[in-house]
Amino acid sequence: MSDQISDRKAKLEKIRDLGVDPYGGRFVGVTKNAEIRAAAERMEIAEGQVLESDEATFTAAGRIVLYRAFGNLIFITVRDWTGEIQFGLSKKMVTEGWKVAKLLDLGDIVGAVGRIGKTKTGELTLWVTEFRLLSKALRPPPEKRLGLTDVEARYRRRYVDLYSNPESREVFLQRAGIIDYARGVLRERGFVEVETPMLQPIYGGAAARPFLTHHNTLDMDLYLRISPELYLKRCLVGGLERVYELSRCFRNEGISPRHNPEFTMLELYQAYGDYHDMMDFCEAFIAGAARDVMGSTRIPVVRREGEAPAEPGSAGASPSQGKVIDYTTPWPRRKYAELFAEHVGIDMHDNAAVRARAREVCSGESEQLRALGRKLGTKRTDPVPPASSQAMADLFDRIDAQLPRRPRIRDESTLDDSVVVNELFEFYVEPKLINPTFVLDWPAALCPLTRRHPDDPNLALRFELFINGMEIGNAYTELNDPAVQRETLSQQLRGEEDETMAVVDDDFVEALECGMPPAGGLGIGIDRVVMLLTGSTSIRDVILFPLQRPQ
RNA sequence: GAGGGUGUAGCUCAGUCGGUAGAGCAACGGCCUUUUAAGCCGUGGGUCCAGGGUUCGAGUCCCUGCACCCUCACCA
Repeated sequence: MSDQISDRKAKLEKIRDLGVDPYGGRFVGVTKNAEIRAAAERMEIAEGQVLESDEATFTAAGRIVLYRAFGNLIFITVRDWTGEIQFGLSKKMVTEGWKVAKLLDLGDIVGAVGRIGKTKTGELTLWVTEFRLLSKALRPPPEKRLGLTDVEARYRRRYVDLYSNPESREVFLQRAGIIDYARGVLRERGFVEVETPMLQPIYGGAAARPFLTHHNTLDMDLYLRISPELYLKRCLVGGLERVYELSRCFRNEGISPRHNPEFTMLELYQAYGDYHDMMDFCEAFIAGAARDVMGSTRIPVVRREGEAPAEPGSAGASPSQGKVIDYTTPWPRRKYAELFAEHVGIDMHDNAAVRARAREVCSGESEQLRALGRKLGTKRTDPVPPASSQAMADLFDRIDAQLPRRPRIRDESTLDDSVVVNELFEFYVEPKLINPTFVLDWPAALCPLTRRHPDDPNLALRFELFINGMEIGNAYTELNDPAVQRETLSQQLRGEEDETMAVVDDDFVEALECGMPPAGGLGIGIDRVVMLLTGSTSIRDVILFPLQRPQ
């Protein structure tokens, strides 16, 4: 191992030789650093003064982040989860703990009792009378100014990230605050929290590929849930009229800055309501959390310096790069068909026009150029004259960078009408929805669990909430007609076969046959809400231990 | 799954044309009772991601692999 670790182990033994347990024990009466600072604020301490009163005596604890020793005087900056405070140790005052104090290292966890005062330079200081080592750190902390910046190290050794990067710790405390806030809003509205199976014999409630596992004793395959929806609706049938579940779902899909295989979903169901109630909740929760947890209803997309992904205008730049999102309510409520007409320029019900546009967008000359550019770009080391190869590759890279992104449709003729419509919607409309926007009344074929629109059976009473071009929530006026439900669950959309469960959940339909009250239901991706409110650009920055390949 | 990028001391990073492996912080020894990233003097510390190849000589060039980041695809 490294010399630094052996140096610290040697100090550990010296500390033991002094009769001190380097791993501390119970340490009572600790006041948080931020509270000590606040209390000191009210006491009006003069520079150079040390207060003698009982009210000025505090017990504090935390990790050593800075250590400055001068012969017989030591200044230590100690960090807890509320902030930092400076300890001042004088050899005259700290007789017992002095030898231990001289053996401290950055990263050690210490506690002290002392009186607050201010140094000549005006720095608030806890002048220590009793000192204790609470835990010796054998491994050194990262660079004291910069902390841990290597992204991989921050995810793999999150504990180091958390103690060395206060802004990272702050994000997770804010995450907890946001989740608390959601529970508060739900409690006010009379919802109760329930827990339904994560291990499901039949998965459903969303379109996604599941994780498969196996129970040995019952010798049966089980899926990790992709959604709790079908169980929460069973709760509605049973008379639990307002339920929610706030926990993990699992989807066996790709990993990206916006996707983690396990993520936290909030789902709620409100009997006798519809999707308008769910819109009200979205506003109350997210705008309320922005205001009350984050302290502002206007929040930048990227809050931390230096985390902006690449140069503006590049393919990777978010359309909302550098922008501020305004959470002020009420949020716009726009019809899907209106937005489609506005941004695509054609009527979504005009199948011929929709398919013509899809073909146009997918098979233009520019697409061929793009493909050619890619091909050449990957063959720069081929035995082609280097100058021309490089020049061609650069040319096509430039062309490539200037082309707009394309929808993923390859052959529209194999896809259902509504799937083509939605591909175009995702391509043209979604990236434009930066400020919170409810998109209402989706093509019914995309929504097997949703009640049909009373005025148009081709539409479903569904909305999705978009913020920063990202889907945040999905809500329905729930379908409670068991006959219609059985029918829609049996249908498979061409183009979405992979994501659709081949087996109908008969027990779920049987539950509906017992009578499910009309209801509104909503699912919200909590990690994404936390991303937005904390200005994080990657979902991994709001998940404590994101999935990584073992190393 | 495809393309691009990154990988050097505990941490943050340099390393030119292929020619003895560098800095700051951290560490170790010393001085120091008011520092604020303390300062000053001195010292130690490397599987340059891994494995091959080219070369008199590779951190640097080539190939393969691994991990991570970004983009695309799948998805929320």
